[in-house]
Amino acid sequence: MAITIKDLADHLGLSVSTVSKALNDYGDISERTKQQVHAAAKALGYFPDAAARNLRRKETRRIGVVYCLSRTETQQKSEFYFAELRGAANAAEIADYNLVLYTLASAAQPDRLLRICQSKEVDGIILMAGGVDLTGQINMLTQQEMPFVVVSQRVEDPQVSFVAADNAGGGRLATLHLLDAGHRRIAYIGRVSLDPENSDRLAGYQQALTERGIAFDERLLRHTSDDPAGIREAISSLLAMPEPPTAIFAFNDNRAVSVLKILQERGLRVPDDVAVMGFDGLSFSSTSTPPLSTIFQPVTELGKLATQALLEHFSQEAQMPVRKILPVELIVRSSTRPIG
Amino acid sequence: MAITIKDLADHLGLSVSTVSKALNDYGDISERTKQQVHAAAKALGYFPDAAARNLRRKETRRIGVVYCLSRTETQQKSEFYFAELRGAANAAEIADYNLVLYTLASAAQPDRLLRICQSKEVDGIILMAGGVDLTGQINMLTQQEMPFVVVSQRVEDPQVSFVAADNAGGGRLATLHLLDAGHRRIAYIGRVSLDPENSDRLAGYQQALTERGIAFDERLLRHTSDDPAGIREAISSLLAMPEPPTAIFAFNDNRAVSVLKILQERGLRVPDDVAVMGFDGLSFSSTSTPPLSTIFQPVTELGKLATQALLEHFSQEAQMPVRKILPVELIVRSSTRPIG
DNA sequence: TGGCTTCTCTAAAACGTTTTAGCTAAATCG
DNA sequence: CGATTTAGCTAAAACGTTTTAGAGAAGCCA
Repeated sequence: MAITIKDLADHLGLSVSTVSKALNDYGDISERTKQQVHAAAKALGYFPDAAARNLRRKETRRIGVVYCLSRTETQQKSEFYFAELRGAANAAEIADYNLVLYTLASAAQPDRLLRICQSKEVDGIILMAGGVDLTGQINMLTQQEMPFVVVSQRVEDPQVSFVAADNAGGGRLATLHLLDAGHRRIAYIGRVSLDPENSDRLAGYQQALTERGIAFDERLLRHTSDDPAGIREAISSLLAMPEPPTAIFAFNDNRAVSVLKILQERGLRVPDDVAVMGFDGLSFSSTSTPPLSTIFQPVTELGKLATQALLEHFSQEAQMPVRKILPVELIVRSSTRPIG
Repeated sequence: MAITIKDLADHLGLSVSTVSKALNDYGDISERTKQQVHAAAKALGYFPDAAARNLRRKETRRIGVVYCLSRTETQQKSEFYFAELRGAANAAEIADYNLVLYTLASAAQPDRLLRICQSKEVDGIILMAGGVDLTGQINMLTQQEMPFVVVSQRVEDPQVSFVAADNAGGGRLATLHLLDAGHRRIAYIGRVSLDPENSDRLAGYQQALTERGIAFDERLLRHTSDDPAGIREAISSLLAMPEPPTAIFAFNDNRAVSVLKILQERGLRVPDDVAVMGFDGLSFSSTSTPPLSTIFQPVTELGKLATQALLEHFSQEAQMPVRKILPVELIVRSSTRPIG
């Protein structure tokens, strides 16, 4: 059995309250006593009971990480989510917080989130977004006055805190890279839904075209599902065009790798016949054939900043929402090359 | 502010204890009252305070997931760890438990684990192993009488519960596959440390040789660090042998992909000049060039079974340790092929 | 009718902390 | 020297549950 503060007090011949205050460094207690108490606590291996402290202090020092992922997303983007998680966990550990995991697989459990709030399981929540609509969750959390931060998805509502990568900037960077390599007909293979991630990357694509004075051609856009079949169809139709694209900008690295594979099946060489760009900068993008040019998102940093944003919410009373957009980086590898 | 059980009791004109018992379905309380209480609880959105319940019940319904990863491991095997985590999380959710994350980055914090035990932050612990010695942690947890399960590492001590993949079987399977393809000189590129994972895979390799009556040649073994430099050196020395190997069995997919890249740099074709096998079956093994033949580990299943093992520990009093070894699968892709 | 169950409820203790209010003795002040 | 502050401690309440012990009424048996 673990030792309690009462045992410690008895052992020292002091009252429980004195011991508690000594451990929590109140001005009330003499230095001599404090030292004795700390020494005894260390010697006897005393650690305060978490539940009792939580109850009395009305804080848990726990942060809930709620994963809201679409099924397909979960599979291949593990590296992405795990990196976010590590970033969040490290930042939390430094501040002496713990992370509690909640997987809201189906949005079918609306009261799951309600219970988390009402039963005070955590002090705040990080919403990990993955190609899924969060308005329901956001409304719930706002109404429950539970501090929260959305990570890796920009949120319109100016009251809501979020930390996301610069998807628009990334889309622009990728497209500029292809344009500057001499491409004029660049296809974009994006998601079906126009969620913030997808629409921002597309917006960046369009902006780059405008900057370079190239006309935007809607026929070069494809909105497909995540699976290889969807991608395959998109590529078929693109290559069947009278003037097929010379470059393909895929929504993310997963799609880009599928694109590589499908192009190879068709006997097309990358980057000679068609250039390919990805997005995310996950590690497998460097081991594909050819290695993928892509846009790197600072994923671990996203997690870290999300935690820090939440901690800010805890510390201050009347705080502004934290709305951060992190810069991304162009990584040039062998799937793109200046046109000869 | 969240509503308390006292508010609920007052609202119903009942005592606090009656309401509590009604909610927890005691035989003590009439059906009529139970129904009224449940209805009111639902209507008012009452959920019991987690900390108070934890304190009184002396259980947290939380499971700690302690990551013990070597630095290099963390990077590329995210998919692996995230899959384990998902498996564990799903199983936990079904049993109404939550997962708390602890990253024991450096083993330098011995009292971190002690605090987790003594302050009763969780009911039990899942030790996620990643190429790191766990004896310190295992001793601590045993001594503290904290229920725990080691996942993805076999443990010698027969008192300790673990769930791991059949590394020996996998090593055997991989080697048999290469032998049956006609290879006679098969190199093994393993870890420097002879941890259970590494030594089991190596043992399987040796067993396969014995089964097929091929002499074991120690000169074909390499024990290297995880980084490309280490792998590069191993390959150099292997290819410099008078009779170089015709196949390479790498400890895991990450190493195997490095091997592929290095062989290609040297102008060697895979599988024609040298065959390559990986281990793990992570998704990037299917997108490398050529796609990697490998041994698939049921990672999500590992996490799931670890949780279930822990739950068994909770429910039974005098329980046997759970010691499970899960079967693995040979996946044949293009990096291996029968010798013409 | 009187004692004994049985049924349904309640009062109060308990879980292990933190924190408020207050007490005692020494120190300070005019 | 008496009044007032101050330093250092303690008692007890509080946090929101669960659970033990028991109370009162109704039903049953002889």
